[in-house]
Amino acid sequence: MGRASKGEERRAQIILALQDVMAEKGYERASIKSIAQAASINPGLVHHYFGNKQEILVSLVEDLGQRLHTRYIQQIEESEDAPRARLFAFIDAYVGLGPGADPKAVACWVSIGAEAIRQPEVRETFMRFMRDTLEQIKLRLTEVLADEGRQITNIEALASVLLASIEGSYTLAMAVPGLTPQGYASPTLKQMIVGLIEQQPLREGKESST
Amino acid sequence: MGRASKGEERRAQIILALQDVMAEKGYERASIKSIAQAASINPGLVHHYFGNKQEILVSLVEDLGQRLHTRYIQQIEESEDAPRARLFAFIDAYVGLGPGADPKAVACWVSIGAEAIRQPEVRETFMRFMRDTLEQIKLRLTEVLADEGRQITNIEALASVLLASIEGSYTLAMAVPGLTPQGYASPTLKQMIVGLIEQQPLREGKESST
DNA sequence: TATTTTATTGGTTGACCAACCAATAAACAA
DNA sequence: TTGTTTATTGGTTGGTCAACCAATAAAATA
Repeated sequence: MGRASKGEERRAQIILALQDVMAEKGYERASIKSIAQAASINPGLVHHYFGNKQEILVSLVEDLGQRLHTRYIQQIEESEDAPRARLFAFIDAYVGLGPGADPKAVACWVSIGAEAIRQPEVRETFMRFMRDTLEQIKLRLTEVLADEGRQITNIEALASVLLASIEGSYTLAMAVPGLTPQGYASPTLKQMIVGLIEQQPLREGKESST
Repeated sequence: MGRASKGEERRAQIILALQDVMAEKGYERASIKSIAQAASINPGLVHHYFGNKQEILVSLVEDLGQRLHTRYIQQIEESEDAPRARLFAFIDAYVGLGPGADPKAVACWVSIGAEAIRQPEVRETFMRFMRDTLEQIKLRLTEVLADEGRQITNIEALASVLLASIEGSYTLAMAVPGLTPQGYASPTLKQMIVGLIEQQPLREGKESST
């Protein structure tokens, strides 16, 4: 690898600028001009680094997905070496508050979910991330069920409902702030997933380890 | 008196037209012209019935909220006269498939959630509906907990997580179709809420009725 | 009473506008 | 070469407007 080109810097700068403007005005209202302004560069320069506006959005989706994944890896590394702890680490990474939570990023993520409905290129990138995330949830869940001597069935549905809860908590947090209790999400989602786990039938000849 | 008022008809026609266009293109891309086209009326006429584009959107939010509420009332009336059945009726009304489910409406609802972040007038209407819905969930939950001899605590958090799950299931259904199992939402959400209920401590001197 | 006129109100139209947009490309600089 | 600026393109946007049309009920007439 050669030395970092200025190109990558600029690209990152533009992507972050889109995040800032989009958090405030949404995607369609985020004009190239306003993005350039937020990035403190000349409007014409934007099209030197991105073919069109949508490319910036797709890059932002990748960037936000990467950030979430990084938080997840960090939480896993910091967590106890136990299946439930790792499952909880996932939840903390995705809905936990604290210094890692970024309101602008969450606001963008909600808008991206809506844009993904209509724009195939955005949907593709968004979907890839969601698919990977769903796989991680299934992994963590399977691990817990195995450890606690429960049947590994219905994993797809259980994982889906957890993923949906996370996505929904973003929407609620941004669109109806104050309606839901402060900091409810992380502990209640954990409670929810525990409730689902404990409804899973025990395997034959096994007992729950808890 | 002048000529008979055709106003309400026309208004409803325009609101439905926004729903159709918005489901396909999103809010910002739904131009007055395209809305008028979908409603088979003259573009200039739109501003005779609505002061601006946002007013149409706010009316659509009210309309969609009303439709959901109506489904809920119907489900409640058709349900057994038991607390759990009524809670399940709520879930069926909000995420159940079948003839009542309207993909266009769901697509719009996801976009509205995103628009509500930025547009105060939209947020106000959206929030009023969400607040009412949350109250209904709390009502149904309290009823179940009382009936099953469990402590009535933590209701806000439990209700919030159910509401978030519903909202999130809309986003997943529209933005990443096929990623989650067909028809998982309704049964798994019921399973989820049962799991949460059964984690609530029993009241002193009482036993669960199930 | 029966019929016609008139005034009023609401419904509809298409042209119009200033503002804004994404994107292009050529000129310029390091 | 690579990065940056400037100027411009062709198009769309939400919203306004003056004018015209349709329906109604009350007033005037027969």
